[in-house]
Amino acid sequence: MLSERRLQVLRAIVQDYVGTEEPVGSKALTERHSLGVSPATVRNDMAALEEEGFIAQPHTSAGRIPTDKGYRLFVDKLAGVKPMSPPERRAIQNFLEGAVDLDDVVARTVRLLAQLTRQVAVVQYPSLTRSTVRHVELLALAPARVMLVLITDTGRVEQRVVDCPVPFGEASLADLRARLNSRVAGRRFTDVPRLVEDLPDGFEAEDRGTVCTVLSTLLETLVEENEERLMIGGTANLTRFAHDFPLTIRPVLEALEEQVVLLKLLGEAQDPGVTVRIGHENAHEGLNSTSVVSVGYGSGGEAVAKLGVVGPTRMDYPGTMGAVRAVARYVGQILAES
Amino acid sequence: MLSERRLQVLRAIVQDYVGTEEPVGSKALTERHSLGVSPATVRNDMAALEEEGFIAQPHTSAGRIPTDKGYRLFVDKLAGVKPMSPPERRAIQNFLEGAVDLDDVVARTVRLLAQLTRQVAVVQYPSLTRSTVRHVELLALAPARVMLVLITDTGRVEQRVVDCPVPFGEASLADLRARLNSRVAGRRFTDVPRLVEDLPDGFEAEDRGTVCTVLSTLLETLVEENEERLMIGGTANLTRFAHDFPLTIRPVLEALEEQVVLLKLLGEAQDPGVTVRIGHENAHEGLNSTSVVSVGYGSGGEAVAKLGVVGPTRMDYPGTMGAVRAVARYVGQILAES
DNA sequence: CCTGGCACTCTGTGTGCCCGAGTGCCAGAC
DNA sequence: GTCTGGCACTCGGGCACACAGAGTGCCAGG
Repeated sequence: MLSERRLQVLRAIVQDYVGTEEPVGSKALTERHSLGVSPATVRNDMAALEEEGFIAQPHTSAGRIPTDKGYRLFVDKLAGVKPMSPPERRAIQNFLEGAVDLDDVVARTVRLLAQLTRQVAVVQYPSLTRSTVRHVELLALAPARVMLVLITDTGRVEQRVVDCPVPFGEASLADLRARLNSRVAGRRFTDVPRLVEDLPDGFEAEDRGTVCTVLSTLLETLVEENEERLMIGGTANLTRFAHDFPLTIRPVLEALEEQVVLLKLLGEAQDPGVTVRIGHENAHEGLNSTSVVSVGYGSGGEAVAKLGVVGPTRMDYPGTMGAVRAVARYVGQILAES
Repeated sequence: MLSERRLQVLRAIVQDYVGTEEPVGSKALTERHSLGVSPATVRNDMAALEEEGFIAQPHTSAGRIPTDKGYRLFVDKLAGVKPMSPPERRAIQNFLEGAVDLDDVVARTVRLLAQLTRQVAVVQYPSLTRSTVRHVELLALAPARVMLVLITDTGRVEQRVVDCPVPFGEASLADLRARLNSRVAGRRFTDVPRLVEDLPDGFEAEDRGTVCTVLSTLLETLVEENEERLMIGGTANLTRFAHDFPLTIRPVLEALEEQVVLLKLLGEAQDPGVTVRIGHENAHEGLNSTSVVSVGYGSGGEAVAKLGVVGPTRMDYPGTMGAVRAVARYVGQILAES
């Protein structure tokens, strides 16, 4: 196993590289960190670290930079999560408290995260399937056309227009609305299919078709792939390191536009705490030179969605993880209040 | 005034420059366009065009590139709007028709526009103030807490949580809901303030405070600055010309993140047709090297919002204008149907 | 096991050079 | 008067070259 000092050398390399964005050499290391040994010794340690695959040289006779594996070790063993300072916490809370609705909460969260971490922020809307139903509203738009509005406890609102097979009376509509709400209000979305299963039975034969249509639209809204939404922001931060890779930034922007990719990315994080995926650990190719720091957030104990940031593998992991965790915590509070 | 041939020379310069992305010289011009005159003659014309400020040289002894003023003349006088081909029209329609709700319509529109024009697309949500009310829903979340849900004819849904000064009974709530809807349903949002003015009068004294609170929240939702939302996409297209300006792309991304800036940008376009703002015509500094092509769209005759694209001044204006116009037309149709 | 010294290997930068594209201008042709 | 061909001039881009600087690996000695 690696000796204690070698781990310190690795930590120093990561910190310096993150700070300077330049390969770090043995001499600079001993100058900037009091390791108590000479550059030559550090060189030996570096050779060992390179042997093990934690660091690499961009080319002969340049300094070393950490590999994905090096960052992984750093994140897992060498660095903690840097907690936010009290003033920062207050700033977060103030910023989020002014939000008027869910869209606003999400928009503010994205802006906040992007600003705090100076990276690209991604926030998923609370998942329908992990929320509970607050209310289902049915509105007659036309004799044979109904609008279905779904409201969750997290403040999310979904609407669908349903074309009915036959005209549907206002009385039947009110009836359906009442029965539907009495069954599903306050219940979890995952239970809804079971709860409404036999609902059509209580209706006249002529209305039954319409009821089924409405219900199947309701159920469709809950299909996993369709129901997820997210918001991203802070893409301008990508240009901060565009000097190295004007051509690395493009696949990242492309990946960010593919909501599916992002959702999968966030979804992979199962850990209750902050999850970090580094470089090639990300399945998507365009994100091979980036790291994703994500965490679940929720109004109560359970996570209803995820949020996180996407940045270069060369990022300030402790600070980023701290910011992500803190923001998730406060968003959860805000959601619980409303 | 400029002779007919000089205008043709300008048109040729714009077309070639847009195609090749390189300054265009007199010789290349005569080869690629049958102007019927020699390079020397073209040189004289170019000198005149430069004198007038329509074209410029990046440096002595390079070809010419159009100035903002040159593009302006090109757009106004020398080029039309290129209509979409029938297959393209069908593709647009098919793509938009699968949308399930307004968010989906907007998201698809952004994707479509970005893809068609290969530029950054911006789509504004239908403005509340230019829509009509379909329904106002009130839900009791707690004895003294009400959720207000606002649904427009364009499918937009806004929600707000209202904290009441005193507990509000379910009966009063139903009463308020009924009276509110009977007054505002089907009416334009701009008329709402007037229509609900004397509504509190019809209530018991103890409920009047709550009614006022609810109404003022309703009116706040309509305040111009807050009620506008938009979605952008296709930012990856910015990297297509990042080789010239890895440093021009940053202010553009920054400008795109400032919703306020974008809204102002779109708002400036008052023209009923497609509006083009070129380079320095854009008030925002970060967008000085970009052009904005925008147009209003709406479900009926009147525009309820704007959409458009942002790209380099060196863009295919006829094609872009054609795409923007066509998309706006189909989005209007889709909105009218739902 | 650590250290100082030494030879070696790269990259980045700056210089000088040449080539080519493109221009402006002028004298002559239509 | 307008167009054309010719000519001298200018400037940027590409290439070869040399050089300095940073960093390494290795080895012998403490």
